[in-house]
Amino acid sequence: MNTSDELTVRQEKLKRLKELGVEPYGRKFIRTHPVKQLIEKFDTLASSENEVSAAGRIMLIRGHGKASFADLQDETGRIQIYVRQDTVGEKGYQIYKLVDMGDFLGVRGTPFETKTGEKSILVKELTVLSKSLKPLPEKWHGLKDVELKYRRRYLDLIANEKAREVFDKRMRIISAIRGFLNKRGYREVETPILQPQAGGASGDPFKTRADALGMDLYLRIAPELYLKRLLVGGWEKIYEINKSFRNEGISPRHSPEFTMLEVYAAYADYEDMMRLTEELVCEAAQTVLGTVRISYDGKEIDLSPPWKRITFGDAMKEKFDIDIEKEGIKSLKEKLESAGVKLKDKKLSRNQLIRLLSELLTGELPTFITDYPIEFSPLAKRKQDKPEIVERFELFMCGCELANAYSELNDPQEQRERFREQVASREERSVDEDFVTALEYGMPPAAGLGIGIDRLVMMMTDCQSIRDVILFPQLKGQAAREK
RNA sequence: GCCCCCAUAGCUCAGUUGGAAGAGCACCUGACUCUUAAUCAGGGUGUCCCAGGUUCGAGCCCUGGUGGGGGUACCA
Repeated sequence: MNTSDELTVRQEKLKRLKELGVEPYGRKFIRTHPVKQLIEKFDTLASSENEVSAAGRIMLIRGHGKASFADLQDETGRIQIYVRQDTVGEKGYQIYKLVDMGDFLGVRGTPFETKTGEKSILVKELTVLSKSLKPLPEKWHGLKDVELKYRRRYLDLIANEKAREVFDKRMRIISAIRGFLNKRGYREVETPILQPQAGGASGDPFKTRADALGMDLYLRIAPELYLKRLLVGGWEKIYEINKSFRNEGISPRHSPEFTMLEVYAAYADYEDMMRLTEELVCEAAQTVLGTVRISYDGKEIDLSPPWKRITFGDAMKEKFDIDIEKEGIKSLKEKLESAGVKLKDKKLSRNQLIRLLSELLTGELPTFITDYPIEFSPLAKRKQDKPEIVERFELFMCGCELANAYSELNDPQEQRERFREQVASREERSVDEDFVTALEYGMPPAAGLGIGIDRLVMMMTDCQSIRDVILFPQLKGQAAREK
């Protein structure tokens, strides 16, 4: 071997392993313990002098001539292995010397403690399980390049413990949410991702084509209208943890493909959903983080309920000194414009309001903003005493919209009218008649809640970008950096 | 869509006024049977993102592009 080109060197080592009669890509390997357990039960295992076996990826090698230390990492942790020529034999050591960082190795041996007290395995036999042909990221700076982290998440997971923790927490948060809802008698359902008509939210859908049906389909932007059909069908407490898709701008808070929780409860209203949200988020935090006091972006946030509630009207009064109930949304627009807010096409988008409101609420999180003007909420029920206001809330935390809920509109005639008003302003949309038909059979009064799971995970893992909590975020031109 | 920033070795990064491409880790050679980012001696392995341009000379300046990040717009 006279080259220092790492790829060539590793190919050469692969060849030499084969020449030694070693299959470099092994098979089933029986482990007595995952690494974490070996460490936990170490004293018992070491005193019984029983042999143990473990498997994992070699992360560090410290050679000493005819002996060597290495760190073996599996899903649960790392343990040091000690390989000596006089223990594994000359051929065994020859094989070991062809092992690189990144290779998967199975080892059998006895647990022992080194002079310095490190729990280790004295290897008696080693098995090459997979030869790695490419060098891993740098051993203590890890992988920093964000593009590589996203494109090759596996490298991020191998090299960065923080990444492993974030995704571990993500999965446990989702599992805690399921547990919370199942315990309360909610049933988990699945509704179509491919929909003939994308409804239940605003936002542009992705379009696709079903050849067998000879029709265009859309990837759902929300599961809402199908979940409500199930309320019509008689189920009273349902939820779906769903991927939804929006063909819109990508940002640290927006992914074209994102995970959402939608929950529906018959005979309930949006106030019930506020309590449910508080309980659900706190239980997830308590289960996964062991506390309801979280830290995000340098700020300490206490999630203990009850959370602050402020009506949209009061928030507007506070911020812009306008009584929206008396003066209406038109004069709100005028006031905002004169306050320097730019309105595109003279329209006030819900999004602009969200931003204005989240600015207003900085430092007072988490907060429910409640009772929105009907203009922004075509699927929500009016307040009994205020027909221009709907029973709706949105949850904000750290300037981020985390949840959205309302008492569901279940009057089919009003729903058809409100759809028509909406459709009038967006020519590409049409009224979902099939959904209105369902309402005509009768949907019980109900409340619905949507929670952005990715964003919730961001809050609980102190991540500033949604891409950091999605294993494989969408990126452009995937072939561009391939070699 | 628009605006700003970034791209140098496998990885993390430095690179002065436009004048011979660098460091640490990784890797290779040698030594070493209790190391912890092992150590010691030696070795630089490169499409400076791509394509043009300016210049005697470009990693550096200019134009266009690609990819990434941030902001903004859109997101009932």
